Amino acid sequence: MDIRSVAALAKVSIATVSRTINQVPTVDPELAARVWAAIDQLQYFPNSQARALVSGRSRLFGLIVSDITNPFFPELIQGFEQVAVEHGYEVLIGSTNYDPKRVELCIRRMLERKVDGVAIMTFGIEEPLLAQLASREIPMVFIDVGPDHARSTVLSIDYYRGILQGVAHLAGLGHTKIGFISGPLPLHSAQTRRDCFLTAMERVGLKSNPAWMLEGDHTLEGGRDAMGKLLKERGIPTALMCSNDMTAIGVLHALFEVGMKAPEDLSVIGFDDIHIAEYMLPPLTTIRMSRTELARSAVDALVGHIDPERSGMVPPKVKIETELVVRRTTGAPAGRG
Amino acid sequence: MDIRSVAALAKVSIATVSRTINQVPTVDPELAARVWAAIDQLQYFPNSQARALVSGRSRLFGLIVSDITNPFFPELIQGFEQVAVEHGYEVLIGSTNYDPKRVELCIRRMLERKVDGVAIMTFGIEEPLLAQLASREIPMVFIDVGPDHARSTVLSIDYYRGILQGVAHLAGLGHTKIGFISGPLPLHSAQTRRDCFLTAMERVGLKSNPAWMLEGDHTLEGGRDAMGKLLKERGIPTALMCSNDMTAIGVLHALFEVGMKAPEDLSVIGFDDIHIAEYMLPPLTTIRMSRTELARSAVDALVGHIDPERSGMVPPKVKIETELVVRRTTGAPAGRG
DNA sequence: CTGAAAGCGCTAACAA
DNA sequence: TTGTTAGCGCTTTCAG
Repeated sequence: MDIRSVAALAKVSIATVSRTINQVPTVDPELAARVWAAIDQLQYFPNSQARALVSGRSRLFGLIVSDITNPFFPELIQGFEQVAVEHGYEVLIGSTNYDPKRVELCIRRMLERKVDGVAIMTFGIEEPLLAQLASREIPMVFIDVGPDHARSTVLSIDYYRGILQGVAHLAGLGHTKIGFISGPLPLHSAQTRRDCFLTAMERVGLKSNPAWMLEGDHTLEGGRDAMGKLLKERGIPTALMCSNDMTAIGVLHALFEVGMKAPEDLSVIGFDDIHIAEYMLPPLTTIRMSRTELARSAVDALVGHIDPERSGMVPPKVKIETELVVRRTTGAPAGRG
Repeated sequence: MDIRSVAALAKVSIATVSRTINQVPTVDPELAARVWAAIDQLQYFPNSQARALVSGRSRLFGLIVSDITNPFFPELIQGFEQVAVEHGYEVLIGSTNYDPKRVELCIRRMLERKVDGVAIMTFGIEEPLLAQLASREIPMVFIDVGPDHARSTVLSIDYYRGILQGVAHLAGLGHTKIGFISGPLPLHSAQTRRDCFLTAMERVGLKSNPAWMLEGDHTLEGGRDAMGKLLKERGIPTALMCSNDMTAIGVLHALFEVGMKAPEDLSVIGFDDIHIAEYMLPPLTTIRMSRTELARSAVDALVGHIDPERSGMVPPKVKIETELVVRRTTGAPAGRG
């Protein structure tokens, strides 16, 4: 069941069928009607493999994320897919589990599938990989940092704004002892968030304490373990900012296990504002980064690179804002001096 | 850069290159070596579109889930993808948001992409859709219920076992007033879980109360709202089972908002055992359904249908167990009569 | 064991 | 405006 059957039934050439399907305006309405009727009758739909092969366009986007298991990403994926489908694209997803080798593998797989563009929405990518990518001609979108290359755009996130708001909020509450649990430090964006925190601390006139600067890994376990370390070895600050919400939830859990809780014993701020953050007990104060905005910008950038005229100019950089959302895990410090 | 360049460089025909790549055993090792060298030198990789077109196999699986935003599904997807990749398949994901129209759309998109098989891992699918699917020749896997058709298998989940354990656990603790929040009732599996609950109640000799049988929608909001309804209008039981963990977490949140908590004021049991359940405050008692097992069975069934000889027999039905995991949201009922 | 050649289903010149 | 035809990059007969 192929284009030929349709042509035969509609008594036209296969070219006419092709044109009809592809909305070429010069098709006689009469013939077009016959073609559509035949298509309906045969329940025909085009073979996208063949289409892709001859046209050189797969209408497929790759979307690479760090960890599909971290709720931030599914929320991002959902937005990405929706916008992509609006533009007539399908989405191929790859999850890397923060493993640079898997990033490479994913990209490779996507190249083989001849994706028309790939969004590398993993926070922080290692430098050598970037170099490899730089030589590719397919459109790409990155977060925070990417190769400087005509067909790629980097979406840059204004971490500082939200983090400063967070630190200021804590300082306003009377906290002076504030710790920070970062993501995996080899990742660029984990470092950026950490640096923003340090800068923000200075800005509000507070001293940061290296003993309270921990490295996590953006997972629940990482947050729990980092908090455990603080509890056991280092003594705890009165407030803690976390590089993402999963880490913060892990912290809350570690606190619970030793009979402490937020905000009475420790104020906690997360990052991302995943949907479930609001449902934590107590609801998590966090810094929101809009994944719908991120998703839309990413797809827009990609389609912009593919047909620049149809979509207007693509700005080379896009700024994504972050913003503090105060809920119930932050409060005045206890009188522990 | 195509197979011809490789052939030219290796001084063989394109057929030999093709054979080498596809591990056809009759290729002279000498020539094969030359081919591999050429491939390396050119950094060649085959065009999967062309491959798919000619071979009629895309090496693509479709995976349809209800709601990618519910952490159960990303965990499932992760497992599915991993096993699929082990078998040399790529995965195309579709999320339907419980909308039957979108299920149809997803299937359509996947058919167009000529997937070699599709896993419809959405809990509960409506009957008319099933009928449509029944006529398809591509291998399919379903959960709980599916068309009876040679190239499809249904993975059937033993909800009853876990739910009975849950109800018995509650009864053992001294609960007699137990409510249930279901998923969207048009969905087959939501009804099944509800029925299992009712049967289990009878089994342990408890009466269920229709006022405490609510319909949720498997989201956080659904759980919160159902609990709100109970609180405002219906009076509350001493224990509540939920059709999934998201619902249970919503319940916990609703409790928190009115100053109550589990297990003191209400025992709560979820379903799924998503990873974050363990991190709730307090950690959620729930019924585990193994998504890795589910994922593996699904992929195995699919590859089994594709080349039956290579993978051994495929059992027509596969049973997935469920099991109670007791954590901290269940306890003895308060002395409220 | 290897190569030549015929398509897979479709799009896009080019001709009519 | 429509039809004819040459491929897209690959696999797979079929001869050699």
